[in-house]
Amino acid sequence: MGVTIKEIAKLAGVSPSTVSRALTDAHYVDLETAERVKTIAKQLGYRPNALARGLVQRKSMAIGLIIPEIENPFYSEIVSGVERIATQRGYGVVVISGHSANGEQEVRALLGRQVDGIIHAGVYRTDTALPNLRAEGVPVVLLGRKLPGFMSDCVVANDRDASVQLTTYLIQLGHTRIAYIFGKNVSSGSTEKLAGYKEALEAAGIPVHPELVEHGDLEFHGGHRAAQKLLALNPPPTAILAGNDFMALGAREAILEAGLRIPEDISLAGFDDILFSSMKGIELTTAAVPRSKMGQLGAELLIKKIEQPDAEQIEQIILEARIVRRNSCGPAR
Amino acid sequence: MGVTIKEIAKLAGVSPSTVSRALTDAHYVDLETAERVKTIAKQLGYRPNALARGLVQRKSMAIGLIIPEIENPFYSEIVSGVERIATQRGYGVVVISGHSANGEQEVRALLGRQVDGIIHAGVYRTDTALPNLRAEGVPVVLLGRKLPGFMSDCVVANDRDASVQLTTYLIQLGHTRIAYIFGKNVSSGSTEKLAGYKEALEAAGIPVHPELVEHGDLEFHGGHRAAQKLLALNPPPTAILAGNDFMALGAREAILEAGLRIPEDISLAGFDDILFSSMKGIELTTAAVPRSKMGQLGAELLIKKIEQPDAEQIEQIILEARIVRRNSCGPAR
DNA sequence: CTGTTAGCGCTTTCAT
DNA sequence: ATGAAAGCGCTAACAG
Repeated sequence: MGVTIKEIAKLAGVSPSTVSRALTDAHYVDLETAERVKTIAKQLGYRPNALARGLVQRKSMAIGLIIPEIENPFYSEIVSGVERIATQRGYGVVVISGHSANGEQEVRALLGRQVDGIIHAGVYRTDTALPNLRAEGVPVVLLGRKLPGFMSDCVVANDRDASVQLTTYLIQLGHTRIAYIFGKNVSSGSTEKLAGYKEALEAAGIPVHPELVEHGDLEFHGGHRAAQKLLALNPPPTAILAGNDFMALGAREAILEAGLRIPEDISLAGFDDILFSSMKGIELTTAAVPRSKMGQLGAELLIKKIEQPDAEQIEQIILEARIVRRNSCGPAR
Repeated sequence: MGVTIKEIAKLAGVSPSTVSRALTDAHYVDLETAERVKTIAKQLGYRPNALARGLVQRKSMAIGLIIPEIENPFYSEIVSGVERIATQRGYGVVVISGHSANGEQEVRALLGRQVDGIIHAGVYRTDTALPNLRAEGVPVVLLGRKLPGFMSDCVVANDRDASVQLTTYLIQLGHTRIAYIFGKNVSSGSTEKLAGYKEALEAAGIPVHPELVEHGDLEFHGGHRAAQKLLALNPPPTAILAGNDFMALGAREAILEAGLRIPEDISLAGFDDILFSSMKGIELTTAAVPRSKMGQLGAELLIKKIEQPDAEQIEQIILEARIVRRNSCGPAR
């Protein structure tokens, strides 16, 4: 077992309460005894028991982080950002990859662990857990998404605007038959991007063909499949915009497998700017979303909400995406 | 505040202990009262307080996971595997990306949170925390690495053998001037791979030129830099083996930037088989390490050690890597 | 089968 | 400035 405050108290010839005060330097303690206590604590290798402390203070100094899949660079960088800030501020991060239908399980698990707040970047069909969470008074920050009908603190990218920019760029290159690989209904980012795509098309007076919109499920293989379907169209699109780089990369595979060249035969663009999008031979045009930054801001916002529960106003931080033009887009044939 | 066991007890007309028993169904409880208690608990939305439970049981049902950088797909997939199994078994995962010099900080933070065990995939210059950990009696599983002079349960890939295979393959293709991009001294995997590289070379009667071994620090940019140096050699190598795919991909950039072709002018291989290594246009020959599997096995092993502290023997699980031949290696010119 | 008692390690009034 | 006492929510003997 670990060293307890009691043992230190005995050795220092003081009461446990004094040791507690000396170690947390909260209250008035004689400087000399405080020093003595600290020295003994260090000698003994004392480590405060976070469980005990959390129990009495009703504060675990832990935050929960819910994400759909950590293998996805988009999310792993978010985790990285969250983790950095949290650690820096003394909070632990309990990570849960969510796969339940509505997020209830994940939230319950986290709440059971008495986390002080939750950063929610999960994607669920119907998110029933969030409103309950609100009722419980647990601070929540939504990351990378908004939930329709649920006002909440959040950190999101300006997906719609990025989508408008990307689509407009494609139109300027002379494309009119532009396909869109949609992510998921449940992801607000996907919806926003689709809206941006349509908005840009309409602004240019180009009709929106439903057949040009395919589902890709945000995954590499989804993008692959979607592109295959799109290429089978008659006539096929001359440009494809995918809801994230993962799907774009999947689409890229399908395009190359079909013996087509990028961008000579078909233009391709995505969202996120993951590391591999910049690699030689890939060079995907995309919208760069500052993922790590999102995580950091999310953590900072959550901790602020935790430590200042009085502040009533909701904060929504919107990060602008930056369009990165590489070699995957060219003039329409 | 959440619902407590006391309130349930009052409503059910029984004592808190009975509630506790009914809910954890550990001991003999009248079936009828048990049902009544459970119903009330559900109605009230009772959620056991893990802090309180952990305090008395001296078991937090949480494990710590230390990794160098979660953005790296190698590690993020390990996290994924660990997380899956842990969640499945009722454990929470506290993730820490370690950046301290010796891992002390990370371990302290985790121990303070009373984790029941630690999965350690960190990479430190001098790892002073581990031996102390052993002394504390906290179960530890090393993941992807061994620590010299520290026998421990671990899950590792057979790096040396994979390296021998890869190097031998290159030799069979006619290469004799094979460069190696080394990872980090502190990573046992790196050392093992270097040893395998040398072993294969010597077995073929090819001298090992120190100038052909460069440090790449396990990072993309390190691989890039290392390859630049290697290409400046006179004569340059005809093949480059990198300690991981990240560095190999970095090297790939440098090679292409130098106007050379892969594999016509120079062959390239790596380790890990991350998703992007398989992509069209990249098609990197590599040794596939089952990362998610490693994480899963690591978690299973740790939980076993946690739940059966009596079992004294040390288990070392060694996973064979699978060589994946793609198009980045060709015959020597 | 169930209630009472005690206590996990720590913080926090309330006295002194 | 410090100690005594109480209690956070829960479980674990120990009686009964």
